[in-house]
Amino acid sequence: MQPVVASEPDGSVRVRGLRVKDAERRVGATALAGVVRAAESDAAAMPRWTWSDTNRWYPLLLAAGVRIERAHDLRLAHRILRHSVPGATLSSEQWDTMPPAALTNGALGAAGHEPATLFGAPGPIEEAVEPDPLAELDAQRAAVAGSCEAARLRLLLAAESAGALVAVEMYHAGVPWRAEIHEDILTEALGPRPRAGERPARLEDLAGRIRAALDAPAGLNLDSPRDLLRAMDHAGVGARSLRKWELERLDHPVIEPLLEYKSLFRLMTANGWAWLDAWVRDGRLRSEYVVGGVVTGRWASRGGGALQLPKSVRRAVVADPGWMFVVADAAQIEPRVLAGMAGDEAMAAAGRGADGRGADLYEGIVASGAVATRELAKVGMLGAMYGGTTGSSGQVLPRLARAFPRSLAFVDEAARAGERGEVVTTHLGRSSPPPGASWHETQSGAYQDGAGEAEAARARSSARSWGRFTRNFVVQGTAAEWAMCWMASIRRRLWALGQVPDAIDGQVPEPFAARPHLVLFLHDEVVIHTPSALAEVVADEVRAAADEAGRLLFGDFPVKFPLSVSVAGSYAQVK
DNA sequence: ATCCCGAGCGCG
DNA sequence: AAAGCGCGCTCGGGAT
Repeated sequence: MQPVVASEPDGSVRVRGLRVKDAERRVGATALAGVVRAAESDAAAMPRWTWSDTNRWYPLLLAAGVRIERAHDLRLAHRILRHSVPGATLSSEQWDTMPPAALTNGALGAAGHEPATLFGAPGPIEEAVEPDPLAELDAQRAAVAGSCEAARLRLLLAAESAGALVAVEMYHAGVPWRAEIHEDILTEALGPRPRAGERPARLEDLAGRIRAALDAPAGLNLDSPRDLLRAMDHAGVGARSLRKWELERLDHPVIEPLLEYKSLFRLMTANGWAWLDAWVRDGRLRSEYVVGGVVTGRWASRGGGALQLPKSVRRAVVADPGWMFVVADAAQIEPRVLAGMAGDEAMAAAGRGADGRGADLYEGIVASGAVATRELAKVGMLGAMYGGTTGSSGQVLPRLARAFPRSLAFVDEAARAGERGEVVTTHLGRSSPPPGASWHETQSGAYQDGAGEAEAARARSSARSWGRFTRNFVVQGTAAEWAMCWMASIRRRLWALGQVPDAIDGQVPEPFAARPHLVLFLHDEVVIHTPSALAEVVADEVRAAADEAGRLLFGDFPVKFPLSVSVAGSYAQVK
């Protein structure tokens, strides 16, 4: 059954489609959790909860101790169907004018983007008048049914909605984070925590060495790129910018302390004491995931930067006593999904290995005789998928094109389509945005009267640039689809493993208190927090989920998705 | 005082 | 060793 949940202007909740078709119930907002819990525990029901926005509804259920198995997120589905080319494109003025409160992802944290410490505990979510979810669902069903790729779109919408559940659950659970270890890392690197407005001791030392090497006055502000560059110019360093890779090539006494300073400055500003104060509470990092936050369908993060955790602080990610992490990393997803999309038997074989269960794809390319070294195979494939043309990447492309013509032709065709201003689509049906008005103006500018070589060059450049975007879109977007299917499968398998925790008198049951659950996701890698006794079983399930995701996307096509899986007490111990 | 943008770094 | 995709985040500095 597919119950549809909607809020009413009086603050009550209307649930339609429970048990008998068209039957509806009205409950108070607090009673909703009980209704959902009852339906979830009915084995025959298999409800797919359908609502405007998972971020709006699911946190309330989790807070009441209710975890659900399936959902349909109308907001996310609408955004996919609105532009999908294989989907009979959805048009809905009503949904497009939905109030921002219901359309944005800001419902999770205490106050949108604000650190939780500023305003204390999460408050009530603002009520917003929604358009009728049932009408929207009907429109979406019709759009999918009328599509030439209905099965793939259904899978995409299911995976995106499952992803929305995972994202809210990961926020709910938080990442186990030992603040005292993080502080040790900072003190070792920077010195003791400075008072407000002061620089840590290590940075102060380095600043002194830098000024001495430049023969600069004590007033030189190192954090002002313009002033620093001017001082370096005066000292004859010969730097054109302050980019790390450019500085590394120069030979001057200032380079070593300057690179050290930049690295430590970054640690302090991006993941220093302020970050710790803002995003870590009660032993958990809470960073919000934005499902579909990237045009390609990848996730983004907001607040805390869970997708950008630098390796230097991962030592602070430590499992609870009696618990472990299972960390799984999918090897070379992008060339593998490319092989699947392109139907490239040779590329699939390169990633299968001797036992047929999956092995390093770049080594497989070397073994095929196409290129001489793993490094060349890697930069060559990255160049093919990103549109690189220069250096060793460009040099091996012809050899890769001979050995793997289907894969290389597939990304080239996506690039040419982008250069023509056309839309491209992922394996499951997410379409790229069309280029904007200024792009078209640049293109037509090359043919206007009086247009010279400069206009033509600019048009070529922007066409190629958009081609690199569409070339990468099909690969990155399909990799994101594989990853969402993987996580949806992991999520379902982990729940099936766990035992229902005993309810403690007077306390809300915590759904993940005794069960393995996802806590981190980084595009091609997952971290699961699990009771230690279940770690090996969890590792097996994660591998099985990767196989399942491969079958969901590519059926019997023999492309493999091997993982490297570790069991560890700390995230930093992996690999 | 506030918003916006480019530079830069680190993540995949 | 480094130029080609996608992000978040912080800073300085200019515009408002």
